[in-house]
Amino acid sequence: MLKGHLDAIVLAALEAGPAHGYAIIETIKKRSTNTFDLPEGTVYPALHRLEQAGLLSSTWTTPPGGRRRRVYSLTKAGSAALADRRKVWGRFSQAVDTLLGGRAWPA
Amino acid sequence: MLKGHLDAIVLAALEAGPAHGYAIIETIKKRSTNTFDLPEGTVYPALHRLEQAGLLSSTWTTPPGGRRRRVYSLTKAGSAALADRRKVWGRFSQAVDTLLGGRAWPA
DNA sequence: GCCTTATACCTAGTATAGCTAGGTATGGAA
DNA sequence: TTCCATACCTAGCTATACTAGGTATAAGGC
Repeated sequence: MLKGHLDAIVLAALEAGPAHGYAIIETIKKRSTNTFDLPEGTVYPALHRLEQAGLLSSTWTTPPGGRRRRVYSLTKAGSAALADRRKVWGRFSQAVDTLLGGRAWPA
Repeated sequence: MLKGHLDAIVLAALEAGPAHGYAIIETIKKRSTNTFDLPEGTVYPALHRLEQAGLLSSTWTTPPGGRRRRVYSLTKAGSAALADRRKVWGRFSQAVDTLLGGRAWPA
């Protein structure tokens, strides 16, 4: 389980530039050194959801001698959402770090 | 949403010693400086689930002139599970940090 | 004495996120 | 020509956390 931070990860994957679904999955896998090997059934619906929400836009492209791809890009709202998600992640992870702490909490 | 890390947090809250549900909620709230103000409907079922799973054990106590409380303690399996969860969290948060990175990824 | 607040527990039902497991189809390699 | 990698899709399941309700006692204000 990606625990609610999937959207942030997908949005971040598109920050460097437009990409299609399959490539996004590969990138996330590579960049996380296999920690996030996301099934397609996780990512594709997420992309649809994010597009529905206006955070992404997509266009079908067919590279010469290749299969058709749906290429997604961040919208303005998407960039803003990403910035927000980053803040949320920061606060969240900081809090969990504190709670899990290195050792037992002082009384 | 606590996104799947609730168990780790609750287990960690009991690492310093036994406590009852209400106190656990307060402790988590305080230690996270209000980031995690967990509703009872989240924590109590989690405690039951963890006890069911053998990670916690509980006993009813009635302090003199007080309400009855159900006090939970970590079992051995619970300590082991906590250690495991910490590792999972470490890998998870590290990967998300990398993916969200400070700036756009290099090509 | 009465009311509110804090303490302390509980659970039925709901929302939804992410995954499983299936399907379709093409291009290139063996 | 068979298989794998690429590339997309979705129906349905499950588990998680939350909402929203309920019960009950102790302490403090008025």
